[in-house]
Amino acid sequence: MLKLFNTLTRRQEVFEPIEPKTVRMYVCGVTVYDYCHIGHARSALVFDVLRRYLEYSGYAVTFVKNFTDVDDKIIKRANEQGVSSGALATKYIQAYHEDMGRMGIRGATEEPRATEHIADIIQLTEQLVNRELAYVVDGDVYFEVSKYPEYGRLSKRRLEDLQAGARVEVDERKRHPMDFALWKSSKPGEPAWESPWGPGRPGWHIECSAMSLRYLGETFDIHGGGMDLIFPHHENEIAQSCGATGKEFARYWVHNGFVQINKEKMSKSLGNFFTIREIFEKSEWSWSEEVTGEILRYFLLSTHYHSPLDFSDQALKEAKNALDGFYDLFNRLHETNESGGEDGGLLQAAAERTRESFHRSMDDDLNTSAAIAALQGLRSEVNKMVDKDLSTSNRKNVRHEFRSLGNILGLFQLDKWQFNPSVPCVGMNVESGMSISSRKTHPILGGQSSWVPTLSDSEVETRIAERREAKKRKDFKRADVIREELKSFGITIEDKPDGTARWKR
RNA sequence: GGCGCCGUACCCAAGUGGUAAGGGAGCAGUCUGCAAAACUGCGAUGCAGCGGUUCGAACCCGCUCGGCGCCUCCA
Repeated sequence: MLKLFNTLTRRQEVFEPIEPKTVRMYVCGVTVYDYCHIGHARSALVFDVLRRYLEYSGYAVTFVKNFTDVDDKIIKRANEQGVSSGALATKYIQAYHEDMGRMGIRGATEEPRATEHIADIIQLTEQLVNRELAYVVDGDVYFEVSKYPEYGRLSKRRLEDLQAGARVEVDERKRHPMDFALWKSSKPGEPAWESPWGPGRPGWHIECSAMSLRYLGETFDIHGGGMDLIFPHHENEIAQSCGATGKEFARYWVHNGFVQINKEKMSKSLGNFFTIREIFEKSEWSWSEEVTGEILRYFLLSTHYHSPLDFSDQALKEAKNALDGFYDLFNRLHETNESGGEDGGLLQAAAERTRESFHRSMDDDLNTSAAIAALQGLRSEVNKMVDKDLSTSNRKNVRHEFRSLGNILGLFQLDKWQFNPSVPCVGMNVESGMSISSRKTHPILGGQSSWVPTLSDSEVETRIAERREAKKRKDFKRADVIREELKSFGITIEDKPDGTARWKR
């Protein structure tokens, strides 16, 4: 039984969908005028995991995530670059898909752009004007906040309080300072659409009301987004949607906490942000290691989604190390064991305990840290079993267990150790005959090239075979030289009792 | 001025009334030619501080200190 913290009631509530076995959810995506930063990644990831868990739990999920592709920032930047705002938006939507795809974040069922729904927006705005909840001034249309008695329900703010410390410049044409634009008349050179109030473009909040109505209906189950959207964005959405339909809007409001840098919110305005692609290129702790989507996921899920989360190299490194432990085990599980132990019962019991604990944690408002702890517990137990004696089929079974629970978090899906993501797509360096990967200085070969040589799988295998021969001859000196050489390419060897060795990048 | 969040070991982090999960790092040991991995052991009489409620509090209440967010675009 899933419980979610509902911002509307400020309480954890048992999740019950409107229609049995069906979930309709809407999540506010991004305004596409720049590359996404790690904060955007967290939000996208949280709802990706919520969606995965709902599906895993047997719900059919309709998941809508919008792109805001017309707004002041987009127009400004498009003008600076001399391109149309539509083209600029398209470029960053593509980048969004690349970045999120690399993090294993699945696409939504629908990913509408605001400009594809101008007709819906105009229709909804007209409805609000007709109901006298909105008024027209000089081609602008404003929502009249004081006509909607429940305004402030989500953010727990009262109109009087809002006025007191408001930093808003008061537009004299507005009837109340908190009235917000549904439709903005366009200035020359700005993108514009014909409307009953003259050429213009939609305000920010109305697109979400219009598009959720279009794809999910008047009332739907879950509405999500970052904490900072609670006010005014989501408050305004509620006012518009409930005002227009007279029906309940979204039933569960889920908001994720911020990613911070040194305890401060990461944001464009503070300039203290890292884009996702920047992080993927980061590799400060070691020349050979890059950040992968899985490391980023592990890091972001190691804290409950509602809490703030501090981003740092060290935190990323810790996530990497923790993940290493899992993949070390998976490597052991891939190996066969002819003796075949009799420990299936023990294993099943451990897996069962883990599953229960995992489900309990996820049901508790998506407590991913506790869920990961359950998986860590199984890792430790299985390692002990492998040490003792675990049959080949049991190894397969438990690897499957990790894969299936891990899939809810988007972890553990790789077949083999692959922490250096550029390895599978290496080119060849003609001079050295070695394949090349990441752009950093090799500790031995030096920095004459911006590309670091690495070894292909077969090159590694050859050296390992040679080392095995050396070990047979008790030529440990030679064996150590080979190991050192491989290490300089970022390859670590683990000798096994039978004389063979497993290796990893 | 209004609304709200956070403070748990060296680091990250769960736990919201019954006596401190988990991970990372560290140290010691077992195994090993040596490493690596794995395993075993060690690690907060303590949950920012002070008071209160209670048989019992990290968890509830009050105050204080420290950090932060929203009220303007923001995931």
